[in-house]
Amino acid sequence: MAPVTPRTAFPKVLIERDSDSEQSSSEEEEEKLDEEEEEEEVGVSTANEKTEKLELGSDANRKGKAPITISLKKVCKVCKKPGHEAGFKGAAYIDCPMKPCFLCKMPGHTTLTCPHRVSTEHGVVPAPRRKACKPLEYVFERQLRPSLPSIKPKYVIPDQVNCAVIRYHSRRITCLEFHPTKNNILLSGDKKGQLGVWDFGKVYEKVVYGNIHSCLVNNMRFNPTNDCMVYSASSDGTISCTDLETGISSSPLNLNPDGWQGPNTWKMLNGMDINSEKGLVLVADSFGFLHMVDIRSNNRSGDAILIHKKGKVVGIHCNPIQPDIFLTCGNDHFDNRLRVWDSIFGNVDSPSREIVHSHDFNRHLTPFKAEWDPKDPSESLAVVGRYISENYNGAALHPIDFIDTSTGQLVAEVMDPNITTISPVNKLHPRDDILATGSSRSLFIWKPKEKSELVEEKDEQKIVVCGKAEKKRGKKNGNISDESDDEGFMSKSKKSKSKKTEWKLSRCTTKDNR
DNA sequence: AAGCCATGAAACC
DNA sequence: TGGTTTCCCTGGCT
Repeated sequence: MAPVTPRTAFPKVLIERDSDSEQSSSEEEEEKLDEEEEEEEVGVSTANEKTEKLELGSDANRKGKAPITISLKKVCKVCKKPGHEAGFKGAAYIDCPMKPCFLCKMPGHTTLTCPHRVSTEHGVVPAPRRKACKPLEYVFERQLRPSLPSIKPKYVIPDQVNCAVIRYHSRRITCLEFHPTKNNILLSGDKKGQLGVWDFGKVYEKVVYGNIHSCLVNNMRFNPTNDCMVYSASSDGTISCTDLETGISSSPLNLNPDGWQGPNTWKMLNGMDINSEKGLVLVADSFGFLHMVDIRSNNRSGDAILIHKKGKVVGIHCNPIQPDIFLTCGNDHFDNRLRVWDSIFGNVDSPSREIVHSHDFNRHLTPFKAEWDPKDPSESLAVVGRYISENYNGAALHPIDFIDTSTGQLVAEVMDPNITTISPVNKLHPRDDILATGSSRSLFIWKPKEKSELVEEKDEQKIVVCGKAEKKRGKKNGNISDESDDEGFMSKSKKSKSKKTEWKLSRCTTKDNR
């Protein structure tokens, strides 16, 4: 029981609360009084509201200070106003009506009634076409157009989780890449800079290389002439070239040779692709410069070229038919839109199609990556994770969307009751009807339902738990212990309202080849 | 079981 | 312009 100690200089304090809400204890009120920094809680009371006011610190009134009203009424956590509350009601999220729509950012409605939430077609802007007249367009018509198939293949959607490694990485997954020739090998990079190699055909065969990068692995590409070697671009400003059999890596490019000199000079690498004809790795940094690495010599090739005056380049993609033509993308700070630029015919200033889709950024999330289906040469099917959850049988799940970008239609949405986290990183297999998903620290392999059911009967242990990969920090010497998984393994059974998967126990190896 | 903290980038004022 | 705030997260901890 802390005694109330009224201060002579303190103004009169009024406490207001809902008349029907639970009474708070007197200690709570006293604690609030002791803290002078309760400005956030201060609200102005109006005469017709059902409030109860307590007068405290009455001698302060003589000083002529305005009374402070402390509101204990329930207020909206978003706008701090009473009368409504934003947040989850069961599995459905109720928006604050005072804010613009969370999805399309337009005022006048909330996410719940946003037209884009129901029909993704709504936001599609048709492509403006122009007559081909420039040399680049001439090249396109003559060399590329004949080899571009116009017929879309029939979409087969991998809609059932076939196998998974739970808590595989020690930090969230940031990028994925399938092996170019071995069908069952999936590479994954994480926020900590580690590189995972998983044989999802055997499920238990997996390894994590621990010292490839010092922070986020943003992109991976295989060496087109040697599929044991993989290039990775990282926010540590390096490209690493890693031998997957030995785990030994080299750094053909390091943009921060002098180490950390502050955020104004630290360069990060996001977009990366390979021009296989020229044997070049193309990568762009957070200041808008393009760098190249020669694959044969594994050395830097040429000088850096400024390609984005606005800075951070997020992606690079070489045209698969004519690799000398590549596209890049930067960050325009306009979220929740999927945009399609129609090769060189589109107006660079505006996308040819724009689809409103919920993939808001968040500090705990890997940025969402929309990916084309590599099996669709017409480049109309894209896969992208969804930020906003939906109520599926009482559970709030974040589905993974398949979108036909030529129409804007949602072709399919896949979800699993065991995946309760958002899935920002997704990759479709280059040959098979397989989807790989990176969600938080776990990896999932999706296959079409009919195929999965056949596999399921044969393969019982298809979900592997890699245990609690995060160990406590060393207390003796202050070292941060390596987050390998020698201890702390645990089996886990997740609650879910529908089908429950039985998690199996396994070990996960972390290799450190320092 | 509920709630706190860290994270760290963009929006807001 | 910079200092402050921040809506659908995540994981770990108390």
